[in-house]
Amino acid sequence: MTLSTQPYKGARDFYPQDKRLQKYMFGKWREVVEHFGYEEYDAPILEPLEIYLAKSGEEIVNEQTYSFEDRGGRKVAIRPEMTPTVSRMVAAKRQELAYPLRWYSIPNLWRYERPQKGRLREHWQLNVDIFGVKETGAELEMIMLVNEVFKAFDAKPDMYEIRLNHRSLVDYSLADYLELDAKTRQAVGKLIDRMHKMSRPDFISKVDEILPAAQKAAGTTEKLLDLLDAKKLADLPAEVQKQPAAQELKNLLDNLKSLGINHATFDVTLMRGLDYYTGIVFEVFDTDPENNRSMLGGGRYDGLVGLFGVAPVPTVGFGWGDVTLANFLKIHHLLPQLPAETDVWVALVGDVLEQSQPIITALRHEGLNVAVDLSGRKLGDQFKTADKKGIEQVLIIGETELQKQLFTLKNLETGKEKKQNLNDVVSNIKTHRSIK
RNA sequence: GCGGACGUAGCUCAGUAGGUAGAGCGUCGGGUUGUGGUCCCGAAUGUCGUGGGUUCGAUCCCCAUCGUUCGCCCCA
Repeated sequence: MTLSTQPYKGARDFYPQDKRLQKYMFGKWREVVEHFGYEEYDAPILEPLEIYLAKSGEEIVNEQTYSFEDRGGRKVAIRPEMTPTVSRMVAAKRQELAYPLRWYSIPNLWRYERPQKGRLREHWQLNVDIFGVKETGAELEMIMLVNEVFKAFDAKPDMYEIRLNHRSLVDYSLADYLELDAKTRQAVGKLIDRMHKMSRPDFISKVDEILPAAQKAAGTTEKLLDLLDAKKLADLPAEVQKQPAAQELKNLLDNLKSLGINHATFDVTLMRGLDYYTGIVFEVFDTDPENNRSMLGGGRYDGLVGLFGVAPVPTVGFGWGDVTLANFLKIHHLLPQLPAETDVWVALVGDVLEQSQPIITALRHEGLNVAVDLSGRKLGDQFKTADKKGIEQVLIIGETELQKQLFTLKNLETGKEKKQNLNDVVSNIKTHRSIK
């Protein structure tokens, strides 16, 4: 039987070129998030299955989680998301941690489902959470942070759109304003979540299917449509606008505006699937029609830490997947030319490896990344190899160089080369590196 | 879990109205001795995804299966 060279379904191999892109993305993520004072943490990739059962939503756990039983009969899951894990960690040290707590992580997550565009079985996700702040200053900081990350990738404000909603506002609208019972609320909520995927008549007929006859007769459908047509908070019915949740949203949007973040808007249809959100929720969408999907999402979940048997801790957080970020960067031409990790390729002429080692070592001690062509092939072939690897600088060492202690440093891009002493070699490579 | 499309050299793909296949790119070699990327010349490579069926004969038709991909469901 021949073994397949393909990676496991829905998962990716990261060849150095791919890993380089990942390192670039993660590097920006870390940089910006740490500028906001967030600290990195990590945790096991395996968790007891139960921690996902409580609040993630039934179907997610039952059908979309990699889970198994270990040899001791324990039910184990490969983590499909980070939020329960970080909540567990905070709960475990609830008393001794210093709040507000700002934590982030870039875990590798797995979900068992059919792969599709922008959604694989495996992905990496930036998770940023702030614990211990019940005021909307936490939400404000999160959205500013997200916006700064986009800036760090050179994205312009018209490339993405920040949409906000509030769970309590949704709950009030559906339960009190429209007077829907719990079951109908859930069905209507799911329908709203995907209303932009269908035509209006379709949506209306689906709503009519869900609503109890009495309510349909009482004009609830029209009332709902009217509500969903609100493009801004001021369009909402007066009694909905009076809700504290609406005020919270208004304040947040005003604050964002005064900070120059104008592409954040209220979106009454924004639902987010997870059951654990309790307050403001937000998502960021790519404005490119080719990639019109949610890139990241999050919100307030004040109840999750408390599930672990301690007093609740107010929390705001979001997750941002690497696949969706990469798609965004690609479609907006924001992917930079990423240089090779290696600064210089050493091409040897003749049997001079041993004599060259002190020089190579000296370069490394100078902080340079140096790879040696050990093949003994013709110089031209050694150049080809360096070129193929994307390494621009080649240092040629042969008998003549060793005798005179003058080395030939060649730039493969310009084709220029020059004999120089070791100090100049070092400074030239460093200068060249810093230009990139 | 459901539906559509696709699966031919390392890659992108063409092709055979059923008689075991090709182009570009890439790879390798050469264009003399320590200089690549351009150019020129030459070469190698495929059980035509896998298994079965129809047929004298299948890469081409049929079925199944696996994989890729797009969408649905769901969305962390």
